[in-house]
Amino acid sequence: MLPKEVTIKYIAEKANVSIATVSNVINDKGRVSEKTAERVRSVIQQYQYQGNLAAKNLRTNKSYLFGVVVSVTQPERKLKDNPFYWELISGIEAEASGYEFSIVLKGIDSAEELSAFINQRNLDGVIIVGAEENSSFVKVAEESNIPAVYIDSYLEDVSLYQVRIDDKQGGAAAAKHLLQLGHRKVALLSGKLTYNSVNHFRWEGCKEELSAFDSYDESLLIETDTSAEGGYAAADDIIEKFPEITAVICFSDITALGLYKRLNEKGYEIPKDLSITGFDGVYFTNYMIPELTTIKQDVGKKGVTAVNLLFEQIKSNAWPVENRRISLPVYLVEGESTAPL
Amino acid sequence: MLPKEVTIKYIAEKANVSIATVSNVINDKGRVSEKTAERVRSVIQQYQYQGNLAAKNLRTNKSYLFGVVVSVTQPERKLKDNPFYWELISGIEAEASGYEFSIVLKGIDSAEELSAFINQRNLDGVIIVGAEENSSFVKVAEESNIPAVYIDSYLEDVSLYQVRIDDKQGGAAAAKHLLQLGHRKVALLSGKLTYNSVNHFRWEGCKEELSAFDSYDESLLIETDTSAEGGYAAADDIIEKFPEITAVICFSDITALGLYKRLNEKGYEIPKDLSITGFDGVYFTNYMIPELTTIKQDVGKKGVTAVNLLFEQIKSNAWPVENRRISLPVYLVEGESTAPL
DNA sequence: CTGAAAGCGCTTACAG
DNA sequence: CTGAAAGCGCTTACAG
Repeated sequence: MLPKEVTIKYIAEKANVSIATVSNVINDKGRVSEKTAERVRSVIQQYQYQGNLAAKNLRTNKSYLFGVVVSVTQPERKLKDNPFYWELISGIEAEASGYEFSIVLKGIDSAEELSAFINQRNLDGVIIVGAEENSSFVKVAEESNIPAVYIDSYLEDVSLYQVRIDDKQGGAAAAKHLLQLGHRKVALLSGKLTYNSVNHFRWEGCKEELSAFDSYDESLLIETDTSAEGGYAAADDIIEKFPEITAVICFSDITALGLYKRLNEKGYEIPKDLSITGFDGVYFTNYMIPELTTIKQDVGKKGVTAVNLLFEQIKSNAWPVENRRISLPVYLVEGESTAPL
Repeated sequence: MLPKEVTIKYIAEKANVSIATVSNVINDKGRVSEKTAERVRSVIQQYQYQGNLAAKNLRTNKSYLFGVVVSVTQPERKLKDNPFYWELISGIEAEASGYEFSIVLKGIDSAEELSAFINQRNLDGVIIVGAEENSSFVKVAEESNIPAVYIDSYLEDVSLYQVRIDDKQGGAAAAKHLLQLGHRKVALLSGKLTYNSVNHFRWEGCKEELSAFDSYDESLLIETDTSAEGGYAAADDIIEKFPEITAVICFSDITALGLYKRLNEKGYEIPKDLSITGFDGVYFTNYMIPELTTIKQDVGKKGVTAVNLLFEQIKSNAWPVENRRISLPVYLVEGESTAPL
């Protein structure tokens, strides 16, 4: 004869104590005699009491909820197909779960939506992926005054917590690798090249290295959608307009996937006719044929790190400014998609 | 001079009405004169009032939260790499968002965890992927007495809401296709073949069709992990132990991906040496080389449908039992990975 | 060591 | 049409 809901009041009655005492036992607070505590615990056990987080939230203003905000495709309003997101969320979810926090996944298109999301849900923190400088998302997150971590966002404000990788070095590593193999005509296949985006820094890294060999050519910089479709569509540009190209640096594995496909249709062989590098090192790169040479980052760790930075903010906002930007390492993983010229 | 939190009380003061009236305006309930309502609305607008869902939840017992439960790999406790999940969640998120519901994504390994998750969060509904008959997950969901929808679960209890595809027909379609092409020695590459799993039905479909041509051979049924690694690992079995095989039906695109890789390493050509089919039709199948012939399902729609079934339960539990199981269509998409023998 | 009481921000009968 | 009051399930001073 369990009641419909086992509440703290119910437990208190069964254990012959006040609800205050039950609360103290649950939260290990105040002084409670071991004898009483023991009794309360056994009643909790017996009735399988599970606290009501909404009530707790209302009282303490903590929701034990982190929001994860990703942008969505327009106009379909779908999450993007890039496995990068899934690996990221996998890391976030695993780390947050370990601390009894849950993850609310939200595709957002407008600042108002973000504001409502953060405030109505009383989120304890929010992780925002790929925010741009001066974006309304950043403003909203700052105004709402909750712990926030930006992933893959190059925001100048030093007070913001950010997790990223060394994109510039990654770009440089890819370029260096191809230069060493003798390539001098290298196309760069970038996603949208907005100011201070990850693409921007990957591009800078490439540019610096290529320039050192006098091999940087602005006309070989191609912007396309960061998707398999985008890589596929860009292939024709590359092979038709610039037949002199011998290598392509893709700023994302997913564009390399599309590029592979189109090149294959056109009868090109990789790496014989064209060397190709990717970026991210998502799981499928190991299964591409030929295996993709790529700039590997630990996407899951990015998520884990973001969660930890959220916890730092919850604990205190005194975390020194110098420690608020974390840059994770990247390294070249040599596959079979690059060859000496 | 906004207060730290704009509450209903604050709005009531500014609008010179009671909080009850504010509440009525917000929820379009009770009788409020248009004049008053207008005033209240403008104050809400002015102070950008955003309700507190925790308070609302406590009072109404509705959280506007749906849980999505996926199983995790052991022992790493990671979400699985299969893009199937991402596409599914994409559909769920988009549909739920349209109704102001948010999605809590949770990797779960134990029934206790699931129970705590559902009850503490006051979830309004839960979507469970791939539950097995008699699994403790199903018991927990039933006991907790909240709307639940099972995806890709063949549960016998007719009162349960389930969304799936016609797995048997899908398996049959793959087999039929290969038989038509003249194949008679066909291996089946399945994930774990537990009773009443999707794999089980895909297998049944294959078996029936193959048997009709006297071509079913139990020894050609191979179980492996549903992952690219699983497909990769199974390849050696297939080509070494059973050189007579001319085609492989993979019960998942992701295993086909791994299989492709290993076959390529071994010098096999697809479809010349071996015809291959996949299952699911996830985005990357269009980019496999050769393009994978696969049994396509609309994964996003599966998610959308599950959310709608959740809403049906919220509205009433009187939904006729016959309508509680929804089976979505599948169809063969012919790629380039299958050829006449 | 223990409990009575206030209060978090809402909604919902109910009275007027 | 409008508002005072109770109450959802907790936590937290505070008093004893």
